[in-house]
Parts: sequence; structure tokens; C-alpha cells
Amino acid sequence: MASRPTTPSGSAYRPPKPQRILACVLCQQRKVKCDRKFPCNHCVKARVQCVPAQQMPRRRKRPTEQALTERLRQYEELLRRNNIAVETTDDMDVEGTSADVEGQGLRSTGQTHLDGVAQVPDGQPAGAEVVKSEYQTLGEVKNFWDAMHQRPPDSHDVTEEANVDNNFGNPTFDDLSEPVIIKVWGRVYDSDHNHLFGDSKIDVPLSTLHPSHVQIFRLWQIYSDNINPLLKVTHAPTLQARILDAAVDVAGISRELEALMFSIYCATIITLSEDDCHAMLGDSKPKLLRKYQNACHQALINCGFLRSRERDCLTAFFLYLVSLRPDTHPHTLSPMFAIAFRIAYRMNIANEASNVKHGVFEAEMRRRLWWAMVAYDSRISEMTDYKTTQLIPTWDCKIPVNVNDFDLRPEMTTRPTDQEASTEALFAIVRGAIGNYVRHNALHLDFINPMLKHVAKATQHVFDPYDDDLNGLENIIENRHLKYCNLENPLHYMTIWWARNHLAKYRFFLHCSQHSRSPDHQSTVQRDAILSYAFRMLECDTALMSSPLTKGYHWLIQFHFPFPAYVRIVQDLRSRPVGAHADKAWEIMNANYTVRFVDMEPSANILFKMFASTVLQAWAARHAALFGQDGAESARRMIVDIKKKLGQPSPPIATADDAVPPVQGGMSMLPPSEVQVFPSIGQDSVNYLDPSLAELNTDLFEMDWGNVDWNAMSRMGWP
DNA sequence: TACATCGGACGATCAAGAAC
DNA sequence: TTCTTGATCGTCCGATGTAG
Repeated sequence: MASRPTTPSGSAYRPPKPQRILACVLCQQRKVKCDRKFPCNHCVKARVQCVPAQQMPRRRKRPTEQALTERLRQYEELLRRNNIAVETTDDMDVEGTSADVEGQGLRSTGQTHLDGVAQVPDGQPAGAEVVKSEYQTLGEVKNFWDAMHQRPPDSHDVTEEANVDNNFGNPTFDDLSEPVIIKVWGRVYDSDHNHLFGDSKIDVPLSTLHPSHVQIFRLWQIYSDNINPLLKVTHAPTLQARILDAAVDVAGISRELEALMFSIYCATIITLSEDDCHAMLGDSKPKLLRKYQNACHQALINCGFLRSRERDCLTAFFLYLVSLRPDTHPHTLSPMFAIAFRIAYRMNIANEASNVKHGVFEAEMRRRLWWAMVAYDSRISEMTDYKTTQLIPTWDCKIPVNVNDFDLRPEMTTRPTDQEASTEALFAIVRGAIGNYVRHNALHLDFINPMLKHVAKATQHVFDPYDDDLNGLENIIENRHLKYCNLENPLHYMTIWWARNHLAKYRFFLHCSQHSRSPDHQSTVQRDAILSYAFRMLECDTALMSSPLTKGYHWLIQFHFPFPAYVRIVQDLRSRPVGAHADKAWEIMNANYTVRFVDMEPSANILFKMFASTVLQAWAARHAALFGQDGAESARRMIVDIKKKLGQPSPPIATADDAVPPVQGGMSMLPPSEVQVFPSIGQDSVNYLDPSLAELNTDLFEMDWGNVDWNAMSRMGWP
């Protein structure tokens, strides 16, 4: 008999196991045989996307010490009943028992004995103690009720919340702790109204408003592709299982999960095209959005989102707000986000000392939610009032850890280590790294509240491994996070260009903060530097908008229209209309215009006119400066398209004569020397090219923003 | 009749401890 | 390092329900 082949070490050779091909998700769900061709026969028949299932990591549930002890007692009892002498566990030496259990890896501390191994002292969830030691934090905010009772801050929270129901019947003054007080308020204001959201407009059970089984599944898949990689506020493996279960019995799910599911439907729909909505859900996008937003709104009321402390509930509210964004005035959205932040602060998710008490998994999910909210809100703040941003140094929530969702499991007791390679959390990690730098930056804080600079100084050494240097941050982002990226992977592509865009954007902002004088009073070096950041922003934005890889992420990219970059470039072009930098500016603007506006429907809205007016002013300046002899074809294409959209004739091929009208109150942006050189660069020259824009020939910084149609503007991702 | 749903039996897999 | 154990995951048969 031939001997089995062996490995170099002498052990028997085992060919690698062929990778197991699992049934597709739909077949698993339906419990039918899958032929494992993708698409499989059932999916083809059902005309749905066939998605191969992913193998779940084994989650072996270790029996708790309590369960083991209980089992042991049962066996002892059986032995005793059969008249067999036995030394009971109660008689055994405590130290010995403890050591035995520790030997099995069941105990993390020697302090507790038989009452719940997965608990650390004070009833904290698994992993809380381990994680705690990993952090330096600002410390926990004092609790008033603990101070009243002279108790250490750790002695309530999770344990007491869990025990509230036990002693809630007749709380005495000694029982009074924050969770008890909350419960008491709950009883006192049992029927409070949701004043902000008004009364329900839905007169049917919410369970009847869910999409069909198959549609729920498809929406979840699209959410997993388009939303989750960028926001990372949900944990795909556990939530997918919950949603698939819930889809089977939508009437029997918890209120929080119901709100979360409706919020996922709404958020997913904003990422779909009109055609996709019809094909997949059989209705128009606005109708579907309205339907699921109403249902989500009601589901949020049902779970008392304003007073809830459930993470699912806050996540649902956040996703609901994300779904409102494209059709909502940012000034309306901003206070709604303020509500979300007030809830988050009540839940203490911005506080690391509080997060670590919730166990490894929950703490990580709280961090992800907080950072996603801060990042999204900071964009809204940019669009409304920069001062309201939460990108400030007064909280200490850590950046989420760089791991795949499968490496983050609810039963974990130690925080997973940051992976070197790119993971599913890449975008969230990079966004967090940039955000962490920005919130401690003094020049950024000048725009918000200069007093916070003292806080930033005091806390930076604790939180910011990136030093005070944007170059250092850029280095780390490029060499640590983007190094392993594959440009063919949509999330990697998105992260690379997003990160570069934001680094350029913050250089741009910080430069503006440092050199806030009028551009005309800045040195050429300063003007060139800031112009280069503006160019970079447009180039990155063009890369993001033009790639087919990022189609599913357009909902977020469109939200970040590089408006300040355009403003700055045009300002510069009006005063320096010719030269190498000007040629480059037109080329870059044209490329960005092509991906942002060319497919836009001709619109009479004031926003586009405003944008057009600004660009045409710069164009007029160039045209005049070159006496009509302009060879910049790319710029001309852009101008022709703008004119077309405005319903104006294409720009005339101006003659030198046209280009030298008399100066009548030339533009304030121009230094006198340049007005002399280019006498046509003035208000009249713009009107000459496009008289319909006379009313709009105003500086962007001076216009009345209160009259702007923000709904349309925000749909386009302005400003 | 065709198709969807789902309880539940059964096999496959693999983490963890035991044995060598 | 290999073996054993048993919990968990994954499959899909077949009973049942539903719609046309």
C-alpha cells in the first residue's frame, strides 16, 4: 500500500479543501435547494438579484460559569438521589474552583465567583474591563445622583439599568439613581406627545407598510452596497440575520427594529435612480420616499425616539435624517441633527469612559454611530452655520477600529486590533482620522469658538496621534490607510479620492483662515497656494463623480459639491484672467463641470444662474484680456453648455473691438493696475455677454443667501 | 396546479479541549 | 500534532398554505 504524501515537516499531506459554495441568500431564506449557479434557477424565476451567501464565522457560545455550575449541581443532585456520596461545589475551596475555571479561560478577573463569568465586576458586559485599560480618556462626566449618594461613578449604569425593574415598585430615596429617575419620569409622562413630529398620519398598522419579502432583501443588499460602507452605523452580519428573521414576521418585530428597517428603506431609496425604483419597487422615487419616510416617522414616534436610549433607535433617526437631506433645506435639517446630538449626548456615546462599559461590540458600534453623525453634521454645518459643527475637541470618543464586520462579534471580550490591511471600515477610519485632526486644529476652531483652542491644546496629546501637522496626517493616511488600496475596488477608490479631496479642502480652509485678507492683498505665492488646493479639490471631485465605481456613492458625493473651490478659482480668474494658471483653471473647471452639470436638465433656477453668472464673469475677463483670441477649447465647451442651459445663444466669437468696451465702474475685485491692462473687465463686459444675468452680477460673498432655493441647491449638493 | 413558506431532521464544519 | 467532542451552521425534504 502506497504511503500518503507528506509535508516537509513529515506530517501527512492534506490537499487544501475546496472552498465551500453556499446556497444563495434567497434559497437559504426560502429553504429550497439551490443549484449554486449564480444566478440560480430560483432567482432567475423570481427575477431577483442572485446573491451568493457569505459564510458566517463560527460563534461558539461558551457555557457561562453560572450554567456550568448549575449543570454540575444537577449531576450532584442525581448522584445524591442515587445514594452516591459527593463533595458538593458549595463545599469546595473557593480558590481552587476559581483557578480551575480560569484555566479554562472562563474568567477575566478573580473577583466574582459564581454569578456570571461573562460579567466583569459591577455587572459590566463582557470585555468592558479589558477595553477600559486600553484607553486614556478625559474621564467620565460626574453623575449628579451618584454625587448625591456618594457612590463611585461605576457603581450604577448597566447594572442598575438592568435591575431597575426589580426595585421599581416602590423606590425609596436610597434607590434613587439615574436609571430609576428615568423610569419614574417615564411613568409620570407616560402619554407625552411628540410635539415636534405631530400626530400620526398613518391609519394602518405599520407592519402592512413593509415592502414584500423579496423587496426587503433587495433593499438590504443595496443598503449594504451603497450606504453601509460609507456610514458604517450598522453591523451587517448581525443586522442581516435580524432583518431576514423580521421579514418573515414583520408584525412581530420590536419597535426599534421596525424604525431601523424603515430608515434603511428610506436611506436606500435615495441612492436609487428613478428607473431603479420603478423596476425594483414598482413606483416612483418620490412616492416611495414619501411612503417609507412617513412610516419611519411613525415608527420613530412609536419607539419614543426622543427619550429612547436605544442605539438602534438613534441609528434609525440618523438614517431617517440622511434620507431627508436631498429634499430638505439645510437650515431645517441642522436643528433636527441637533436633536440627534442631544439624544447621543444623553446616551453618553461621545464619552469613552461610558462606551467601554457597554462591552467591546456595543462600544464599537456607539463609536461608529457617533463618528458618522459628526461627519454628516459637519457637512450640514458647512452649508448653514459653521459654528454649530460637532467637530470640536470637547469629547473623547475614539475613532472606530479598523476591522471587517465579521471580526467584530457581540460576544467578544477584547477589542480587536487595528488591521494593517484595508477593511470594510476603511472609509470610516480615514474619515475619522481626518476629523480627529480637524477638531483639534486651532485654525479650524477659529471659525467655531476660539475659546475651544485651550481645550484642544489640553487634550491633543491624549487623542491625536497625528501631531499638529497636516503633512504628517497626509503621510499617515497615504502610507498606512491608502497603501493597501486597490483602485478597482469601489470603496477603496472612493476612500482614496475622498481623503485627498478632504485633505486639500482642509488645507484650503486653513489657508483661508490664516490669510483672510482679500485675495488682491495676498502675495502671488499665497494666491497660487490656495489656488492649487482649489484645483486639487475639483480634480478629486471629478475623479469621484466620473468613475462608474462610485455610482452607488453619488448620494454622498453630490452632497459635497466643491463650491468654495469654484468661488476661489473664479475670484482669481477675474483678477488674473490669463496665464498658465488660468488655462489650467479652465481645464479643471470644465472637467468638473462636465461630470457635475452637463447631464443636468436645463434649469431656470437661480442657483444655476448664480453659478453661471460667476463663471461667465471670469470668462468675460479672459475673453477681454485676450481680445477674443482664445484658444481654450475646453473652457469654450463649458461656456457653450452654460449658455445653452440658460436659454441664451452661444457666446459670440468676440472681436477685439467687442472686447474693449469703455470701463464704467469696473469690478471691485480688480486691482487698479489690472484694470488698466484689461480695461474691459468690468460689470458691463459681463452684461455684454449675457444681459439676462445683470441682476445676478453680484459677488457671491455679498449676495442675499436667504432668498436661495435651498431645496434645489441641496439636491445638487450645494454649496 | 403552481408556487411560497417554513418546521425540523440531518449532515458538515470547526473551535476548543484532551490525549499522545 | 492529532483526535474527539459537541455546538453551530447550512441544506433541503416535504407538509402546508395560498393564489389564480
